[in-house]
Amino acid sequence: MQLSELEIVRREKLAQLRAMGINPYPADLFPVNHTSKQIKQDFEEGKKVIIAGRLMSRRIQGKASFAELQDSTGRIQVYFNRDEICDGEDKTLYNEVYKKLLDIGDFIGIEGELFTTQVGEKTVMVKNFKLLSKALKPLPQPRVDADGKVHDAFTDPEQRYRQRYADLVVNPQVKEVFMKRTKLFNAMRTFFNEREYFEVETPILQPIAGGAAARPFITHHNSLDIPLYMRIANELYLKRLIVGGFDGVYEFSKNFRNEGMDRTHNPEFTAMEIYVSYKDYNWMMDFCEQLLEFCAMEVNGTTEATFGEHTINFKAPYARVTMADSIKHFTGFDITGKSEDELRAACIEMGITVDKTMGKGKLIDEIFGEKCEGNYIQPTFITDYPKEMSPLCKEHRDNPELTERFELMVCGKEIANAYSELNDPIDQRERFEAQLKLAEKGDDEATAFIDYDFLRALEYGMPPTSGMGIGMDRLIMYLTNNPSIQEVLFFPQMRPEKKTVAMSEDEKAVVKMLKTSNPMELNALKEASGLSNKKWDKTIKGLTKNKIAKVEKTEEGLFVSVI
RNA sequence: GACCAGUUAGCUCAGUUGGUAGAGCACCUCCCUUUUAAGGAGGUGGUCCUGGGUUCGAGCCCCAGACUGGUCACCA
Repeated sequence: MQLSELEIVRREKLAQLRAMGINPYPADLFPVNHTSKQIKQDFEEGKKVIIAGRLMSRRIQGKASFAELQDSTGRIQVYFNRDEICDGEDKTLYNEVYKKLLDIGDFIGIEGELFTTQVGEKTVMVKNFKLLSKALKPLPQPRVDADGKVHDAFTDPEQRYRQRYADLVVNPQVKEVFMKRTKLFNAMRTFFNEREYFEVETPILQPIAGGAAARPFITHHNSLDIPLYMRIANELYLKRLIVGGFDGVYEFSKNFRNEGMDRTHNPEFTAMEIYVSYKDYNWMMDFCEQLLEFCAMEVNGTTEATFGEHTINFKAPYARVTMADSIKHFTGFDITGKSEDELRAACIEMGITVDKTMGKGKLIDEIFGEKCEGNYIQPTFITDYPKEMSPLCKEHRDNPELTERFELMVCGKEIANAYSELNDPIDQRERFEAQLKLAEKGDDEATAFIDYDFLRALEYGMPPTSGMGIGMDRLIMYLTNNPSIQEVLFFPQMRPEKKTVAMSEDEKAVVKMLKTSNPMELNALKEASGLSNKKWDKTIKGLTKNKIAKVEKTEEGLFVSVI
């Protein structure tokens, strides 16, 4: 492994510590009794505390030094004074261990007393300290100046996502996002559990990946010798549980879709789906707006959230607009009662690209997506979607061409999708078959499998049920003002890192030549290697740098030899 | 997939017509007892993303590629 100078220095310090009889990775418990936050909240002059954390900054001034210790709750200033730490003649603990052998990033434990400095900073006077874990790799070190400006910020997204551990250590605002993420999950659980809905778990490996239109990941089970799919949605399993007699079930579901990756799509993402029996989509709209208002309050302490240039307000109630009214409003075109041909003509007139595989539903969806969707900044329910594109949703009670479906739009994007669930098993079978036909026609969004077990479940009878899915990643993006999904996932999927080769092929070849004739005249070796000027330069520099070969100038000329 | 931008020290970034690779911070050495983005002095540190080309000479110019970010398209 190629080590930087900084890393070598730290390893040397590690060896010195061991030579002094200090274990840089002690096994025993450290009796922490305060956090930095508790110290600041319940500050009491002279109070004895035991704290632990990472050393994050140091200002050494001879026999005294101020440092900052960072724990899970924040940072606290600590004061090291040589004569406080070393009461006898031996000043090694301060002069050597603290000043020379500790580094930024090391974990230390501190016993000390609270005091306030002359400039008013709440500080721990160190009476004793112990190295708890030595850090061998230097952390990025952003610092904030007096004006609140950040210098040397660790901002490169790639580095931050690949090394999220380092990102979390040095960027407190990143940690804040993930704390809010967990608060959101907790808030939803609380909201559902208070209503006695039941949290469940359903299979992630499924013989048929149903419940949504998406390309699944496929894997293989060895004992059964069958393909298995990683779930793209959990809808069909949760509805089986409603058939089984639960009144309300919900699941936070990791879903997997083998599609493109960009700032709003990760191959795995989290959805929440909830199904409640004896309800319809009108009830679910009320439920949804109450839920989101509650969640926004729990996460941010306010129903308002800033997202880019927009301020959105999650306070219930939200506007409700049918898809037909929305299209009429933004395009002047009334889709009601129109044939497929009329819709296609309207699309062309609006400049929307269409093709033969598009059915009525798809055409309407295109118009909505192109002309309407982006306009809904404040939370808005769009209701009554075309039947063709909603194969799991109950036909509208007033219009057989529509379904009882809504999506909640925020900042022009969908964050929730809900139905009065289709529970007529015969209708459901026909819808699946229609999807199959669409898929055969070439619509790659249509579902090409029929889940017969799900149909069997419906045949036993499912009570009227309303269900809703919420994209958790997208919601937390809105609540934390992050335009990228990678910012709200601890470990977003990344391309594998390139492996660095220890010695290149050219270098190996040159070393091999040198071994047969050592030393060798430089120009002769260059000639023999057959490398271009640039490549030769690179190769010989690589070898000398890694101390594999050396170049010596003698009376007779330049010679290269293997070390 | 298309277009735009980027890739130089551990971090953040400069880099002249193509002529010995730079700064600040970090790190190392020394001085400094209540400081605070970063006190003073001196030093170390480089695969200039990769490969090829042009050239006496390439971080810089040309070609090809990799990776990353952004915008759009696609996808829910």
